[in-house]
Amino acid sequence: MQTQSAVELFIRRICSRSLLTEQEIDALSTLSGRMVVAPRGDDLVLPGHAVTYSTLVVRGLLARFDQMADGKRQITALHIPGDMADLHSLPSPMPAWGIQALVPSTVLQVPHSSLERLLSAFPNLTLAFWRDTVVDASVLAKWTANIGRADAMTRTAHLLCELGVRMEAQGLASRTNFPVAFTQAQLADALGLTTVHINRTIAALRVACGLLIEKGRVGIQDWNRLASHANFDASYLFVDLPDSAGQSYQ
Amino acid sequence: MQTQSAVELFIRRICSRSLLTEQEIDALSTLSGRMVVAPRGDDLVLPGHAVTYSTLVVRGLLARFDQMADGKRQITALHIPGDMADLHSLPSPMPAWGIQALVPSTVLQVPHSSLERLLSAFPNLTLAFWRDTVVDASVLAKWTANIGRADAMTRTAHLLCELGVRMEAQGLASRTNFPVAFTQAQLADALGLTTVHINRTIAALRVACGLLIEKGRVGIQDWNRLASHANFDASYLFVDLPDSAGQSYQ
DNA sequence: CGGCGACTTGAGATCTTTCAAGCTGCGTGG
DNA sequence: CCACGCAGCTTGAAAGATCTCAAGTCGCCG
Repeated sequence: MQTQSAVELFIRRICSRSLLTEQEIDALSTLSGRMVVAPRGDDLVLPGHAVTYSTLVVRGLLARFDQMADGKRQITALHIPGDMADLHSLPSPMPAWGIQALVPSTVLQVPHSSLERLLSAFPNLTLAFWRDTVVDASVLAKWTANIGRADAMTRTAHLLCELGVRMEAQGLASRTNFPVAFTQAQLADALGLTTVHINRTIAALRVACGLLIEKGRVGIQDWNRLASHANFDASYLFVDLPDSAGQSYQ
Repeated sequence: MQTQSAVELFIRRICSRSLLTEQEIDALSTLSGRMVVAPRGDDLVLPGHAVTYSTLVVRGLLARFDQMADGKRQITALHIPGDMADLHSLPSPMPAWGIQALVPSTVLQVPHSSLERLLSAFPNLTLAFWRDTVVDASVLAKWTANIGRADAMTRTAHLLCELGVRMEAQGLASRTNFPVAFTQAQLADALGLTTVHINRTIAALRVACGLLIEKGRVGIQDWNRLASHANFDASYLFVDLPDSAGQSYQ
């Protein structure tokens, strides 16, 4: 995937939630930056280090994470192509978290200076960007609720539903079959569980809902069962999918 | 506490992270809205219901929460006087979460229309507001990490450290002794634990760090021990306290 | 005085982790 | 072409953390 199409995906995301003028869209589409190829496991942003750019995912899968004193990690957000992983850093350039490539990835590091120029020329875009980070926070709140109050199976099912719907909304795949090549250890870090337990949970979901994770793809045979196991209601994602409203995913 | 002083607290918060002109500050200080007194347990915003105002805490303690299908709640954020509990709802007026008064509280419901007028007159304020919600997201990410990866004692200690520092930063109390009248059940909802377990954890922290929660106040005898038990590093809160940098809280 | 909400305590059940070992597939170097 | 090593996955069994259920205490308010 090229710069061009990643920026277009990003624009599509923004436009799905904010009404932009043609000039604003044109201005957005001129965005560019340094293209960086990151191997699996590469830390693209370190916690507590100021950044001067925001990271647009072009290809692969990124994670925002927090690190405990004993080295354990908790992933707090996943980012797929078209996501700006840290638009946050534009208003607040000293992140408390880090960003890591979970799989071999390509990102576009868009300088804050370009973004600032854009926002001063088109103030309305500030609101659109802000809105994007608010949706990000909505997802984060849902994660908190799931990790805090749902058991391993529900939690895992929920994350997979979320990823599926987001992949589909971004036009990258179908929600029942999408390419995401994370390891079980990474999944464990996202769900606040251990590798061993994730392994058993996935095995249980395979039996219950025909879940298949292999060769870097997630396949879901019985979507409805998975979604109902997860108590999944997509409204917190604020995506509009072509065929239906959020409710129907339950 | 009056409207006046709550708005002033809010302005102080904003100014601690964004450089505002005198005009902008003057404009902010004209903010007003409907003053509402909420009894303990009152839901001020319901999940999935659009709102036309943002909620400024004047007195008391609010919680943002998410509700599970079986009725269990997870609190995802706490808000003390001077906090705007859902500035988020300005760019995105349909929240996926609710807001509840954990103790008898007073809030000022500031109409989105006033805020929008303000932002179009002073576009720079948009960035300042955005920044405020980004800090909110930083706190949320830290909660996710704690709930996902820290045990009950660490988690509880961390939340109390956070609250203390925030109260102190807001000028409402000292971090070692502050008025917060939540129940153990509410604390449990914030930490993803059960009431019974919170009870035992608090008892353990009382022994370990001289923690005292009673009569609506939290008292901490040995702050350093509590903070080190929590692995607490205040930098994610983006507050600057008079005497010292974030590190010293560890 | 009675009742209610919040707090406390005990004991057993359940979920999740830990530790340990073995398996599998794949890339690399001999 | 094969052997090796490594990373990721799988499985078992015991330990540990947390939850559930149940009962009882405490303090406040009507």
